[in-house]
Amino acid sequence: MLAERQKQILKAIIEEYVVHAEPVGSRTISKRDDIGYSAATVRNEMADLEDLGFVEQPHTSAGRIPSQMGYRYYVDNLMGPQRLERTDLLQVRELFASQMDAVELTIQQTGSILSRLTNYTSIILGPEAIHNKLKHLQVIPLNERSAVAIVVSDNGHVDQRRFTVPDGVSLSSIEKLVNILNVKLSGVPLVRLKRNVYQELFAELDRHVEQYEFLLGVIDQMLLADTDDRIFTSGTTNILTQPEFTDVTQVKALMDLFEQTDTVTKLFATNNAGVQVRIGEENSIATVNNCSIVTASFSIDGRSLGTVGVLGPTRMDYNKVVSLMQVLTTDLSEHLRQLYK
Amino acid sequence: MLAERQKQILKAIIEEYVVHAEPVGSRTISKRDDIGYSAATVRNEMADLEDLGFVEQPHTSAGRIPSQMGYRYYVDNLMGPQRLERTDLLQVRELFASQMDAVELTIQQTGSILSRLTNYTSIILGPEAIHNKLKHLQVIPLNERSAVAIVVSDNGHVDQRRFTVPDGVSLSSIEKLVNILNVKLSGVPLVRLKRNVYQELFAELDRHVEQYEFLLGVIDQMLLADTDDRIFTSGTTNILTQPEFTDVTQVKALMDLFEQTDTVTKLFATNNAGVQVRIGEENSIATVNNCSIVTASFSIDGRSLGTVGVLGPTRMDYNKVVSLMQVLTTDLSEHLRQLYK
DNA sequence: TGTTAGCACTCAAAGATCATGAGTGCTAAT
DNA sequence: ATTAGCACTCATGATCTTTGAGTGCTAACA
Repeated sequence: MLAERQKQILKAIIEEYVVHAEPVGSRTISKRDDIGYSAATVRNEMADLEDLGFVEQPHTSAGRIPSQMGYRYYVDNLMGPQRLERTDLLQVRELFASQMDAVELTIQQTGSILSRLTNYTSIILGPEAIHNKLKHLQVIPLNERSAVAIVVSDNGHVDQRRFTVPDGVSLSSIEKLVNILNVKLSGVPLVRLKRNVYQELFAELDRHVEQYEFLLGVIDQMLLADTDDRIFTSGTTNILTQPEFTDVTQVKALMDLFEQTDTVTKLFATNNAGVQVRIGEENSIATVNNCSIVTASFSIDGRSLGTVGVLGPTRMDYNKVVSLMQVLTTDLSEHLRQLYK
Repeated sequence: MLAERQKQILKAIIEEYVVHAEPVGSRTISKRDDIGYSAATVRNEMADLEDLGFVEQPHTSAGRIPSQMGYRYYVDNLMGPQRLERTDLLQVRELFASQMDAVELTIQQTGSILSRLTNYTSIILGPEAIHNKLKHLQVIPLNERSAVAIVVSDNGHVDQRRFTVPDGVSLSSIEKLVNILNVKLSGVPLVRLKRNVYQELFAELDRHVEQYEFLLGVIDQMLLADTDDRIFTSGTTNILTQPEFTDVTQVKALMDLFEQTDTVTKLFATNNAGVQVRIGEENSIATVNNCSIVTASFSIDGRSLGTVGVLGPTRMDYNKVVSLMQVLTTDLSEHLRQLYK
């Protein structure tokens, strides 16, 4: 347990370092309005804090910088429920006040505002198609040999895929198939589609329709490809303005990371309710060991829909990011609830 | 007009510099197999080439680097019709041999292979929706208040947009409207849609359907938003491996550039047939004044469909890029022709 | 006359040396 | 318990030196 004065000083160190990105010395701390002690006293406390592992010294004659443990303590115990700047809050409210119909658009703009207000990179994992149910299926022929299959799910998400009609399959038989599927499968979760067909409709389809497998194959591929569309990034270049990323090779590693969908999913996925902070090496992937990731999931009626995330340097304005995320996920959940209604 | 030996030496300088990215000295040139002159002779010629403006000297005791004018001369006169590496050609052929139905997918993969083979960044401006014609229009209601509008064009491109049904508009009237539009407007170029409605269908719609304007508005917005979807970038981080981009601020400027759709369009758009090379300051935008851009448009029956582009440092392997682009656009055009058939 | 060997000269880049000052740890006074 | 004072440390930036790749010029050569 830290003494009150130690807490004060640790808090001050972190807040200074977050702003200036340079080791902070005892004099700097001593001069702050919220600290009433001399530099010497602060120095003593700082030495203690270092022994305890909350701060580090890059070299003997430099100031202190927070350690990962220090940040962790700050996030868990010291961080006050700071108010958001009024202008920031206003922007968020304005965003959701403007009528946005498309789920995709809402999510994209949420990401955009998040990265703009924090100056970090934001990533949003959209709703998983897994939960969606079939609303409508449609096949539109383009010419004798090719057609477009369109799957609309109950949340308004639209998937499409062009395909070539194999020889020996007539357009009319496709039409018949689509009709049957629409009637029988409306409301069925997309992931169950194929199974349902084989379990319940096998006999009927076999009797009426020739070669229905290939169309099911097309639909199946659509749903598979869909997971890629779940990731929305914004403000990718923001990290480039952070002083800790002057090294181009590191930047490249990070940029490449963003393009690997599976890694991104692994990094940002969370099923916890509430805001979660992962600091430095608490992240499993080495590339982001000098980064912190703040995530929060948004949901409707307890059902998680996706995750909002911010990636920045370990020296992050946790206070601001966390409060912003709280507001944002609450508002986003509410907004989506209205849309899905 | 350059003397034969001068051409030889200029060519050698450029080819060395493209590989090693460092000023090349007379001895290096002299030791090449295709040069049979001593370093001293080469030095004399280099001095002449410098006077003529084809090469530059960073400082007195350094080797020479090609000037923009030098590159230009190389591209226009010196560059031989080099064969593509067999493995590269193989990859291209393989790409198009695999059955790809979706136009979007084809284009994306073309970009991906282009950036992989060149190690530069590739950008593709997809077919402009402008030319597309309406194939099918569909509105699928999700619940009492919202619905999805889907526009399928004759090339298989699908646009979608979710919208809220205003009060006082019934679903049945929307259905009626969609039916009329489908019958009357099939085959009409998308850009003409709205005009056609007002010119030809005004009377009929006015008689049968209440409040059709809002749906037309929805469709209009879809088509507007569509221009954004035309741009496919790939290998954005490739430029980070180039030694000329160690400066993070420059990298950021470039990255930000990629996100401005209008600038990208301006930079890469070309209606010329064939491969076009823009070197350094020949590009209108300052951010890319130390870059070169190679573009080529792909087309069907002379109608231009879009542009393939590569962005790299001025020190670019023009020979390789140009030959690759030639093959790629030819094959892509052919492939699309089969798809559109 | 065109080509090449030789040599003095130039200058960026990398290493070595030095001064500066921010910041510490310790001790002694308050 | 707190703080003023002081000697000590060490990264940073400035200045100087060395090194070597490369040039330009001149004179010799084919």
